[in-house]
Amino acid sequence: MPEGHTIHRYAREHRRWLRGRAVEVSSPQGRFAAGAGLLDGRTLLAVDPYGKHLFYRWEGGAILHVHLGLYGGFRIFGTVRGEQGPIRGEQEPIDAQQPYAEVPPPTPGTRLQLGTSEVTIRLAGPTACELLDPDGEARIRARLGPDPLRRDADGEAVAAALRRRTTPIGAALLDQNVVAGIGNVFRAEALFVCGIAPLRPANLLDRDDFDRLWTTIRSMLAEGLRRGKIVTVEPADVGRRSRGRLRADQRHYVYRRAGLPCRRCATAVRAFELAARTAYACPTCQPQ
DNA sequence: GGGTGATGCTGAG
DNA sequence: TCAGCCTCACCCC
Repeated sequence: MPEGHTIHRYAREHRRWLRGRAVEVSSPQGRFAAGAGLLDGRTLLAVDPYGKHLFYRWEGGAILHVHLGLYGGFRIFGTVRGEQGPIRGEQEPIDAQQPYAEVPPPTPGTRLQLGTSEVTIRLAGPTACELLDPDGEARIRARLGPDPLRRDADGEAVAAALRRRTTPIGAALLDQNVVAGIGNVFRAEALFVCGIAPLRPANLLDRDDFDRLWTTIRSMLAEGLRRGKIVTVEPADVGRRSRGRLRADQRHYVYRRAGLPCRRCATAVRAFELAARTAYACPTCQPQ
């Protein structure tokens, strides 16, 4: 379930468990067998997330590039505090796991497996899992806008890119050239919180609109990274006091809530196609 | 247990 | 613009 916050979270975990270690690398599925063979036994030096991309830097200069696409995901299993346990990458803190009898065999779709004496990390369903040279990485990074989760993210570059575009802001936000790491959920939720209609042309956002939007995007992604999931609804806007975890449809203002009442004004949330994905908006709270 | 949709992107036409 | 990629969680029966 990868938007940028998920990628940064994976990077943080993989860094924690693999950096500085000699890693057993394999491809149970076989589709990355050659690359895995080349990396097997090497020491991992760094894991760099950028937007929705992950770059793993290995001893000897090899770069492993992973892009999860729509379906891809990592799972992590391992021995923590002396117990075998599944380590769910996304939801829980990595060291708060249930005891587990043994690491299960890889699923048939496991493209990549990274192992140490402590953990087994598995990747399935990625769009990209490939070795790159520095030029290859540079080509990818050249087509990515600023990543709001990086401390050095250049908001002015994003503002300038939006001023040059007459396409709807809801399309521009999904364009990884403009800003890297936003997906369909954050598009819907950030525009709602800022009261901006997805169809408004990007170049018609005024300075206030942009500043609010950029601040919202940065804080939403940071909160997603911190919590390990996307929860955008403020407690005051949740209908009833809910104890424990929120269901998926309780975590968002408009995303996947077509036809349901807006949490702020009760107008029915509208859904429509924008940039080949379903966009969601409240026609009252997000006037054109 | 089967069907379906999903937080993404590419390349052909 | 749209099919294709590729896996899995979730819904419904």
